[in-house]
Amino acid sequence: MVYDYAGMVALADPTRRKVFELVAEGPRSVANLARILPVSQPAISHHLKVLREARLVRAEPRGASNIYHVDPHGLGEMRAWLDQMWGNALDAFRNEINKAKERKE
Amino acid sequence: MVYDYAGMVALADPTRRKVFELVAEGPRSVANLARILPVSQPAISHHLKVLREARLVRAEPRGASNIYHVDPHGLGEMRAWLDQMWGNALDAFRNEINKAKERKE
DNA sequence: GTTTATCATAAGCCATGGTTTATGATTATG
DNA sequence: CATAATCATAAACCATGGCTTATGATAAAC
Repeated sequence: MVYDYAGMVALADPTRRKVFELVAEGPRSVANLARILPVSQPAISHHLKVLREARLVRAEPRGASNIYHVDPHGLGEMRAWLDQMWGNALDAFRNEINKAKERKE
Repeated sequence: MVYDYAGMVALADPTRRKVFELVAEGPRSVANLARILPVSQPAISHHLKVLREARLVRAEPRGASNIYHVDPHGLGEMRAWLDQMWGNALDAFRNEINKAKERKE
């Protein structure tokens, strides 16, 4: 699996996570996000850039505005990694149980 | 949903993520992790503390050693959040498509 | 054409946090 | 009992990165 963890890094910051969650609810412009959140417009733009590079959102120019949408790609990659970890965790449990059994036998 | 995002913050750091991935493969002691990874033992201990507080791992004392195991709890919380975001993303797409249709009608 | 709105980038500031060294506590070993 | 091994915590250092202000570029509005 090729996962560069960009999604995790992107979503670790509270403000950036909030930006993402808002965009995930529905398409929003930069100005709209800047009005809602208690940070400057450049801060929003920077966060969106990080989210864009992590393929968590994508931009769609509309006149002078830039409308941001969710990009399923980034979420999908994260989910794949998470599922693999989940599988490993279950395997680890199985091994522990087996070892415990062997010790008893 | 009550999710404090501790898991995301914990897994955003590369070394800490590596620690977690190693523990996810199977139980390991602090000393063992310190031997494998290119950081000091206190660094490992600190990372494990963060992972512990995020309920991603749990410790089990065994003599002078401390064996760390995966804790499914943290991964489960992350997955729940991820699934909700995934749902929102799909809903957003549906809404966009519907709006596009309405504009055409 | 002038003004207003939207947005991205750059520069600089500063807090957060990841790291190391130092240390003490606990447990195994001899 | 003495030594060695394992681990957690504290203090201090410093790079990373999130934020603001400043600025320019593009597009809408008047």
